[in-house]
Amino acid sequence: MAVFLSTYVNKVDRKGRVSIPAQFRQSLAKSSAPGTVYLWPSLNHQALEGADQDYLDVLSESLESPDLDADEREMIETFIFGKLIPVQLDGEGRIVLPQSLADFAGITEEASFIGRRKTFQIWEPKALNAHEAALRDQVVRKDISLSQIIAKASRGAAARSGEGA
Amino acid sequence: MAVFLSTYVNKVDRKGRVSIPAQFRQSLAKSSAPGTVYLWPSLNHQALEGADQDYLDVLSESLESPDLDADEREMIETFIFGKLIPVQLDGEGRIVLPQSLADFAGITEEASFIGRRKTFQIWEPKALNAHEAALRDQVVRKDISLSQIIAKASRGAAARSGEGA
DNA sequence: CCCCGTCCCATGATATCCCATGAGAACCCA
DNA sequence: TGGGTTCTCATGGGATATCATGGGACGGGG
Repeated sequence: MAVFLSTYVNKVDRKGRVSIPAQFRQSLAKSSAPGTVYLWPSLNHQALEGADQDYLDVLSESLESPDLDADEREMIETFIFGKLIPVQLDGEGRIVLPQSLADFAGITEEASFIGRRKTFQIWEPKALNAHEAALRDQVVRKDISLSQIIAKASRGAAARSGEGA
Repeated sequence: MAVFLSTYVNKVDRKGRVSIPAQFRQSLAKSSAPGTVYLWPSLNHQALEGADQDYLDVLSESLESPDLDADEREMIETFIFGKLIPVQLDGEGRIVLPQSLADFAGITEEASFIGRRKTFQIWEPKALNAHEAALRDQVVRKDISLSQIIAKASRGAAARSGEGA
């Protein structure tokens, strides 16, 4: 499945077009619908979410799971699949940002693409900066480090495999 | 997995290129993506972190762990995967330091590579010296020693295996 | 008939590739 | 052990390809 990394800031031209970062395009190229990205408004931020066909397939399958509450399923179906817009890349690797989505995220002149592994987000650049600043405060305040997180996760994994035995 | 040791200081040329120390390259050669290093800004220092594909895979897996809370996950996805830049080695074993990362670490003329086992860091040389001096002070003040650390760790391991039984 | 969206081409900036060079380290042979 | 030779490695510069971005042309739908 496609992996999206790094942050890129690209311009939105007067036609509403914006280049998908070349790195993202390379990831998309491996998906089952290389020329299409799916966009929807983020549930948690004033930003857009993007993904490829394969990710949506997985999400779609998850919805079949009996472990989900009815209202969780309802929410996803309404706010993700209900808002999803498939967008085609043009010959130069650009998309036209749908007006409704651009408005939702407050995007006008520029758009920040930020990779989040299996998906990516599109932000109005200043909004993204503000969001990151807020997060960084938390990192400092809680004194979080990478190795800590890995240790925590692997400790949990070990405990679970221990229980299972 | 690759192991990075020792410290090297290399020059950054006017194109922003810098040689990866040959020793590090040999370690990278064993990873599943020998020609690629992943760089990101350190969470805790004005320095860059670097690792190989395999390390990132482990980190990525950790993110799937149910032991992490939502905001920890959000943080990692934003500050690690969102900032992660995959960089290709050229034929001579150099990389181009992305401008944003060089700025973050204050690197201009020279870069210090310091091995940290599974990852390495890249510092502006003077900043690294200052950082090391500060650390050394702590060692003296807290009277830390190697044998102490090893003893402490093995005591902990014994306790944990005791619990499990 | 006009407007909007799509396609195609042009352009400058940037990154990538390829070759050259010199210093230093390792090696080998006497 | 000393001297010379060979290799590796860091570093530099020029040529080439890629990418983001802008504008015009074309065509379908209202």
